[in-house]
Amino acid sequence: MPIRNAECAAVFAEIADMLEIQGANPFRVRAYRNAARTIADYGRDIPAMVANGDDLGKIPSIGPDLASKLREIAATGTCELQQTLRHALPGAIVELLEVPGLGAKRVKALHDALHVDSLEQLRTEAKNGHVRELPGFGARTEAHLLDAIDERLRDPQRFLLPDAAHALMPLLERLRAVAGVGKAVPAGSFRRRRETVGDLDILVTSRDPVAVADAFVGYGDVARVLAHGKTRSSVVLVNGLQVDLRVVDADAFGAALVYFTGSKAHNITLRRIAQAGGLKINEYGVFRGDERIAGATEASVYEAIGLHEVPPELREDRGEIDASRAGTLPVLVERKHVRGDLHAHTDASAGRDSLRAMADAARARGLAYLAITDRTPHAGGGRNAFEWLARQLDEIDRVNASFDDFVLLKGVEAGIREDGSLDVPDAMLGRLDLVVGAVRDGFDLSRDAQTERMLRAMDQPHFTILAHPTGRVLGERDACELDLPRVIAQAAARGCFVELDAQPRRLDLPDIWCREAAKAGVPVAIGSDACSADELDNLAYGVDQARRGWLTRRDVLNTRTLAQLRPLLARTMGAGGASKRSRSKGA
DNA sequence: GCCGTTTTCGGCCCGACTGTTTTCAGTCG
Repeated sequence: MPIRNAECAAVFAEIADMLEIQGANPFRVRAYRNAARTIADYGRDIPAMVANGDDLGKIPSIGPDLASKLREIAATGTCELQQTLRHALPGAIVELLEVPGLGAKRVKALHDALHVDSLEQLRTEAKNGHVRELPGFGARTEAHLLDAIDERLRDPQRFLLPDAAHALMPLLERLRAVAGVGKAVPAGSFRRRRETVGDLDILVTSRDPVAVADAFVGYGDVARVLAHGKTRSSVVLVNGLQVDLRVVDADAFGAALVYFTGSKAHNITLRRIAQAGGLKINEYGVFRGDERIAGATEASVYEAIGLHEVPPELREDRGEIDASRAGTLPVLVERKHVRGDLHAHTDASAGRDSLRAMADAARARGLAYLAITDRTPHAGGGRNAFEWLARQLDEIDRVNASFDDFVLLKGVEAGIREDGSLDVPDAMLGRLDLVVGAVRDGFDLSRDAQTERMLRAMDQPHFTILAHPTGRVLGERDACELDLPRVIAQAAARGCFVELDAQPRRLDLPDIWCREAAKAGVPVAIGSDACSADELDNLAYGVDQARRGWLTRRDVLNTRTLAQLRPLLARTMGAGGASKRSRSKGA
């Protein structure tokens, strides 16, 4: 399989782990970690840049040495350093670092003294009581490690946002009920609205921190207490979700919220800026010497170091700090800007509710339009295969006649065949307002074949929106191999759109590609992909992801009024797509 | 190993909690 950014990043991450275990210079280790993260998030294909002879040194955190290693990895899939380190540290030793409580020093100690180089070996040695005899270890540490290994082997899972929220809300309520508590708010990746969270972070202000911590570790759903201090505690809930609590004074709330929201990389950059200006940032405030100059609000913290407040969704150290300093942060799209929904199902296909019920629910949510995009059946064909769709179009006319402030748009979710053709006849497509094209099988095609398939589909005269472009289902199916920059370029040339499917288990387009679409001038269509009236609320998750992708109101297609939207849809539905394609080929 | 309106060399974020220590190393967020 050809090497991609993710594989390059994985090589650097493994090198960082192995160097750390060997006791290498910690700053050298950090350099590999930073590079791995940058590459994994990078919006351009690095192997392609290598092939082009582009200057990799322009990529942040990549210097001459790592640039040369990237060229080596792009060509061979590995590099000499990785092979040397693997030879020195055999087995699955790096997986030991993922056990909570085990860092590089202890892994090295286990390896040197007991020749442990896998989770299984560690479990055996711990069960036999050998671990507790090592210097720096003890009986308690050994017991914790056994617990942690079992937990890790059982389910090393991440949680979808709605599942995390389901666990979070009752816990927040309990904490808010504790005497002396002011605010109790979620922070961490949940607040940044990452598509999945590995743990939950809660920040509380209180004049009685001990009472808060006691209520926290005594919560009924707590399975295990990892730490129980005055200002910080950690637990694992019965569903396996780790929750970290931090309690501070009200006047430190802003600084603590910045600190606890992260990301870690964002915070490190903030602190470096503070340091360069003779200041210090910690979770209690911004300090000049002993004098505290900010900290009650997040805005005050940013302002103290010459920055504008950065929306939580952007705090990933992906350029937001430079933008903040320059005053060029995007004004992000909000849920209230979204005027309609461009992807929904009824009981005619995958949905559970009727056309009428979906219309009423959309209208009740303040939407001005809803596209009905039922799914074509996989099998079948024949002369009357699309009779249901014809009937639905008539029904849409009847329902629309009953509204004067709301419109159902006529659409379909057409399957994209492996040859790039759509599984709905042109004559039928021509009667619609929009056509949402979706890959629903053949996710394992080669990168070239998958990309060609989508480009050909987008070239169809009636094609409007490419649904859930990568096909990922979080925790179940990886994104398919796809040259997204080419797909986005094609959408720009063709005047069609890419979707951000707002189902919390999809959130597809991923954030970094939302941003690339916006850079290319391709509006992103946020679609709830609702299979019931309730699921129209998915739009909020889509907006969260859009914000993480730096999208403004203008970058999102369905912030348009219906009057603004219609001509954009009509342009994709008209004839002439093929000639536009031939124009784009020369570009 | 990267990086630079203090630097091309000498820096590299900061504090809490645990367990094993007897003043602190290791880990974590």
